[in-house]
Amino acid sequence: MSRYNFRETEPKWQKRWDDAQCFEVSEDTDQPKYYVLEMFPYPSGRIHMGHVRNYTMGDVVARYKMARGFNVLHPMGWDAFGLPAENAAMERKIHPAEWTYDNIANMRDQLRMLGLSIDWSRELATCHPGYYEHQQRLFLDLYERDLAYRRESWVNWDPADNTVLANEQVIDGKGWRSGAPVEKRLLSQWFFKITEYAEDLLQALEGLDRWPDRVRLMQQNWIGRSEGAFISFDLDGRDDRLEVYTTRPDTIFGMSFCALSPNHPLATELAEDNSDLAAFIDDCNRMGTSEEAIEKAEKKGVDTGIRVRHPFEDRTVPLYVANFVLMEYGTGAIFGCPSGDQRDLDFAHKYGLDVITVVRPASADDSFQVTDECYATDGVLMNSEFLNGLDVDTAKSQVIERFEAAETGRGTVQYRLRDWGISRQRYWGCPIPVIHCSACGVSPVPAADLPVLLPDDVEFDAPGNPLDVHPTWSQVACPKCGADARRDTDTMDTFVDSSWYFARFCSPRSDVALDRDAVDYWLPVDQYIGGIEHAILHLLYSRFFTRAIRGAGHLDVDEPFAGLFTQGMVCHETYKDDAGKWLYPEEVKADGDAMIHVETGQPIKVGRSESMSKSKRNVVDPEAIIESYGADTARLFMLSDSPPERDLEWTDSGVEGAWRYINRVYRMLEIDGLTLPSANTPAPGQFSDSALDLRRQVHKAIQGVSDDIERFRFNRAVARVRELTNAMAEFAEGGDFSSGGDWAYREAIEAVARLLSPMTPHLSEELWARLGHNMLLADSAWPEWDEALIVEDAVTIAVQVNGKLRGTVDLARGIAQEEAESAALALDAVARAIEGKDIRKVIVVPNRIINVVV
RNA sequence: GCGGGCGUGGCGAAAUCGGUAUACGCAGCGGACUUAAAAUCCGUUCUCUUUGGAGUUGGGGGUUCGAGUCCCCCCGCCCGCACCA
Repeated sequence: MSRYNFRETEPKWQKRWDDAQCFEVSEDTDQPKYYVLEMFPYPSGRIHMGHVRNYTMGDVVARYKMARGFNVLHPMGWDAFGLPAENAAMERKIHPAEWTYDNIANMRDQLRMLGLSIDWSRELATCHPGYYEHQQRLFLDLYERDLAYRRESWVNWDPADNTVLANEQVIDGKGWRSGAPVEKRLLSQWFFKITEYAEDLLQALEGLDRWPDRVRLMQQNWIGRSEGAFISFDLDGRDDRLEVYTTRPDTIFGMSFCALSPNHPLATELAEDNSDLAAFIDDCNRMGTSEEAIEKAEKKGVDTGIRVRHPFEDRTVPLYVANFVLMEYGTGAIFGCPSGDQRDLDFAHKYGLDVITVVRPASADDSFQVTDECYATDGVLMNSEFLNGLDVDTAKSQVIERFEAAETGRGTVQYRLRDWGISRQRYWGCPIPVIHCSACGVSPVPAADLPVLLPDDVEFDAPGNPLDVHPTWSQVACPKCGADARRDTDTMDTFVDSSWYFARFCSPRSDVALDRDAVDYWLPVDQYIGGIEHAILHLLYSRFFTRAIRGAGHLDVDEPFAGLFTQGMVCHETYKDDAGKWLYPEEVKADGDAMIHVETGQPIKVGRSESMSKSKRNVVDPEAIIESYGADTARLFMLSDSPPERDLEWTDSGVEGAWRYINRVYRMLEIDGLTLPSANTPAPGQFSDSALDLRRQVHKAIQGVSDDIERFRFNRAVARVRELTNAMAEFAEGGDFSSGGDWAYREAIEAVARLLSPMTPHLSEELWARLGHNMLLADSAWPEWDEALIVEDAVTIAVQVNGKLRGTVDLARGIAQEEAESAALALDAVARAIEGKDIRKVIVVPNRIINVVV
């Protein structure tokens, strides 16, 4: 019995595809285009199972679309800038560039082993000057159009390492590396004006109908549009005014206090000669920013002693500094209406403030009173003078009119979305191409002087940004006055790199950032595939960046990604020994029902299946799997066990099942004493019943698998092919290869090879060749199905009595209702069930079901 | 707290429009081949049962001739966001 030799077969076909340049494409207006893209990887050094799943799915779509006659662009590149390279430089004394390019070479080899249909001639790495040069030009385009600007902004500063930390690098208020307490520092930083597009980014979500609803909703919440009003209040005994933001200006008559954020400038000012207040503000700032701390924090405040004038009534309310008011949202100050907001109500109860009910449910009358629970929904205004009797929406617009007339407030739309800070005080990123001159201020680096290259000779042992401490790199003449000036030593956030790579793939070697003919042909990406973890930032930034560079004429699409699919994670059981130490899967083995340690024999605790991660050691190395089972097995398993959007549980037995199946398919060619008709033999005129039956299953499978792949139901597609091969095995068992049987069997094997080709391309190509084809399967068209063959003459119809199944009848398709009815009533089981009862009605759904109602 | 999703055999999962629930696989059990094992192949597996059937898609109710699928209530799990005024 022969065994499929993947070690020989897989590299053989990979080389053939390469030699024939099967996957290299160019713009061809005679063919419909299709752009498939998977989120490009960070070159960590080794691929993981998540990559295998991601790229396998993309490959299925790419190979399928190619076979359906599309000109398919399917590129690959490297998200190659970022912090890990600098950490490696510090820890292992290896230059970030060397580390990165070594990792890329390694991962490219691993990806190639998977047999992906990638146009490698378009490969790019964001750390390559040929890429980041253009990014610098795009930055300057944004700068010219006021979409890039500089302002001061707070950062997490690690005083030991002299470096800025990202939020996730701050652990319990301390730097993740140094352990030093993190300080807040005000630094001048570059921002992209994403807020300029807030409304457009929100509105356009509606048109992204091939995106998951979940992702659209997450982006919608992130943008966080709210309609409200700015209101400014007089302060007793002070000349300045207090400006607040509210979404409920209609509840102004329920106001019983105002509150400032602890970081509000007025709070800071007042704290100078109020030690209680200063202590409270310190307290608030010291309170952890962890979710838990915030959630558990009680609503607290300190009365400033200042009184705020009500705009319409002759009364004043106290002004507090309160821990639940955020400086970053609105104006950093609020007015409190305890009856309309639960936080305000809790606060009022704590400090004995009035609770004036100003909105009642439409069904209640004016005796309605808020006590322990606020009333924040729609209703009718009360206790509110000129607003009494109005509904909430009308009251809002009328009160805003009053404020606007009095010039004490105005209606406004606010967004939670904030501008995108892109400055990073690091070495391994795209240098920001501007020059600072003490006389002339900020100037862009002149186009002729681009790119601003990263220096190679950098020190990683000294604290701080290597570009900043480099002895000469930042020294440059001011392009305006020629005096000694200084380069910006910040580099860009790596999210900038990934905000346009999909467009660069259209013309990766062009000497302009984007070749208009190429991007006009290929964009948008028809199918983008990646993890849900990028649902907000990467996807939103890319949508913004597309709009921003469209304004500069670099491309002309509204949205970068027409279709988006978010795949589930790859999970594995977790193992711990008695000491609580995590163990790798290869360190444990089954012993009866229990698990034990391979070496020590100690019992092992099996934990729940979780997303594969190095820290929990529940990882399986793709390369090891490919070495022992081949790429096709890994690919097939990835696709067959779970729906692609759901998490996949990696199991050894599942992989072995996939491996068994691949061998089974491979052996289907070998039937004792049978020589199949040669390739392209015309169909015989007559088929036996069993041969016709097999052909029907073949064509049903072609139809079903095509539909499944279009709809991302890869697991169902695999199941369908397995059903077909089961039918073939049964047919071969019967041995009826006469009367067209041999031809039908050959047709079936060809169908299996072609239907599996997007999933197991090497196996399919091998079968295809062994079937006597000279043309590569990778260059061949997808099979057509014959509707006429699929329709069965006879159908099995279920017969129910009062909705309960009593039997089935085999009838001719499209038989008259009366005939179907009498056939159903003739069944013994039906007769028994209706014995002694009256038939009230018989429902006949043609070709499907008959229900007798008694 | 708000928003979203999910719940089907021992396990991963199918079930297109409301029309034969459990396809396909994993694991198990029995068998064939073998000196033996591996590999492979065949059979079998929702539960109860008086062998007539009866029950079963987290639980309860409803709509319908008919509900895994639609509606209401409840339970459980997962994900996202969050003092957003």
